[in-house]
Amino acid sequence: MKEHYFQMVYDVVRLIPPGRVCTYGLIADFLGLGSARMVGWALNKSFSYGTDIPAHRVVNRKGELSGRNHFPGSEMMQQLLENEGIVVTTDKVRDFDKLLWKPHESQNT
DNA sequence: TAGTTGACGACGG
DNA sequence: TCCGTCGCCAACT
Repeated sequence: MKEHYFQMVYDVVRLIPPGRVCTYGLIADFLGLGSARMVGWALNKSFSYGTDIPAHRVVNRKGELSGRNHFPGSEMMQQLLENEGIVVTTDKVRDFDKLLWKPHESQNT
């Protein structure tokens, strides 16, 4: 059953616990996509598949909310993150290094 | 069918 | 250390 390539991305994104964030490259590497752009591109269509996907928890490698431009509201992404306890400053996640969640953690115990 | 796009990442200057 | 360029790889037009 070859679900859409994005489905794999969405599945990983849904695994991201509240209050934590993940990066495109990390997900891409975890899925073996090899291209972080694929992840971002997949999330772009995530809205078409449903808002069930916490795409706001996915940021770029620098911890910047690079995808907020594609959200219904420019502040929507930040609001969602702050709602989960994540501090966002200048469109960037504070303590990003500490809030960074890795897909393989979901497999680890 | 072929070309361009795209929410990024890594490397070079 | 910061800015710019090239590469990924599948979907959309």
